[in-house]
Amino acid sequence: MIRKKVKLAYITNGSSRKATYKKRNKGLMKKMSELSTLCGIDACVIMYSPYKSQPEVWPSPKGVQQVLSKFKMIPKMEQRNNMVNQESFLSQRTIKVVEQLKKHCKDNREKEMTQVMFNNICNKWVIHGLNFGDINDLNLLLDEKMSNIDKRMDAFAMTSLYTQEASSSLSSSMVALPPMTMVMPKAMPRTYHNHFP
Amino acid sequence: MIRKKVKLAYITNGSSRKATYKKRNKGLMKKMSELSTLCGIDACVIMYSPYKSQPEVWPSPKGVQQVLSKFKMIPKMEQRNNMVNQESFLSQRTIKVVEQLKKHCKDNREKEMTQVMFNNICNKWVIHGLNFGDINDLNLLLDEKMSNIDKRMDAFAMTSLYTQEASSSLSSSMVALPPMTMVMPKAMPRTYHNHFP
DNA sequence: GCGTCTATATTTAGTAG
DNA sequence: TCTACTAAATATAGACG
Repeated sequence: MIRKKVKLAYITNGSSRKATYKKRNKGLMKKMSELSTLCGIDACVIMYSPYKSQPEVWPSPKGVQQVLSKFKMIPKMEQRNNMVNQESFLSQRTIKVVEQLKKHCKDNREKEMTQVMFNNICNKWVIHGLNFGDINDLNLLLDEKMSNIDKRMDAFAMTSLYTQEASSSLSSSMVALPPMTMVMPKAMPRTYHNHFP
Repeated sequence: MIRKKVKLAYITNGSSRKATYKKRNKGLMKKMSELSTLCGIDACVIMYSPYKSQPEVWPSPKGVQQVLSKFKMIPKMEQRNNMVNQESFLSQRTIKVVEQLKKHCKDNREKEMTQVMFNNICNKWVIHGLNFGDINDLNLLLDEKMSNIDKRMDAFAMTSLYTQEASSSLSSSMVALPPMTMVMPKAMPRTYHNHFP
């Protein structure tokens, strides 16, 4: 009955993993409320486990929505910027690259927006009026595209931070890329900045 | 040097509150990563404190976005439904009321959507093309409206669950309400279900 | 205000019922 | 599986520099 020191790795045994999850999840939620009451802070947790169909949240679905609405208002750009700064990753060399990246990212976003505008969802809006399902569809579509771009940006940022080759090829402002998976409307010119290796 | 047992209440002394916050925040984040690695759980935390301008997040801004994109896909209705069921709040009497509430909520949402469609934002989209700022504006507007509705629904749900009066007046399907704060387009008929006392 | 220390409070792994 | 238990491990309040 001598208790081992926890080995910090995935617990392969299913039942003890579940037991651990339940205990620690409970402990975590408790700590969360303690911190919240002791220091009066505004926070939320969302946890997906295979043991429940719905995510487990703290403090409540409504509370999560409130914190989330605050969080969503911060543009992604600022988040990225802040994250990068905080971790002190930017050398003098890479600052320029990141600036370019931002500019191209912004341009790409605007172009994406315009494209989405010309997709049939938009036509539906105009002709039949905006409904709930369509808003949802658009949201999902945008999220997907954004996350694609983010993935590509991150992949690129990693490369450019650690290899000379990528940085120098970026400075020529255009890098060959596999085509984006987006459906292109026929009428729209395609002038994305492709700078992800 | 005898350590007191923690009194679970807001710490009024500013500096010790900050100290506690820092310690406990650190502990929480640690517990979070432990749980995540031990049980392979997909989760995120967002914490707003007065000590940092940006929220402190776990596991990372990107990780949070990923969890959030999963979370957003669950319609609010389902969240509410699930929450209510889980907490076993529904008596036989209130089930009908909640069903009505859902239906009216759905109707109201559709009407809101249609209204937004007729606001000048929409005209701008059609005439000038969709841009980033407009998407943002629309998002914020929708969020605000949604959260208004949610607040009202919660206020109502509380009342109907605990007072007979509210339940019985709801069963007549219409309750007098202060007017909603939404700007109404002149051309749109206004037929919201107003059932929040 | 911040980092370090240490005695105590709290959490939890493993076990037993 | 779940609950209860308990000793080991961990977190942290308060003190100090």
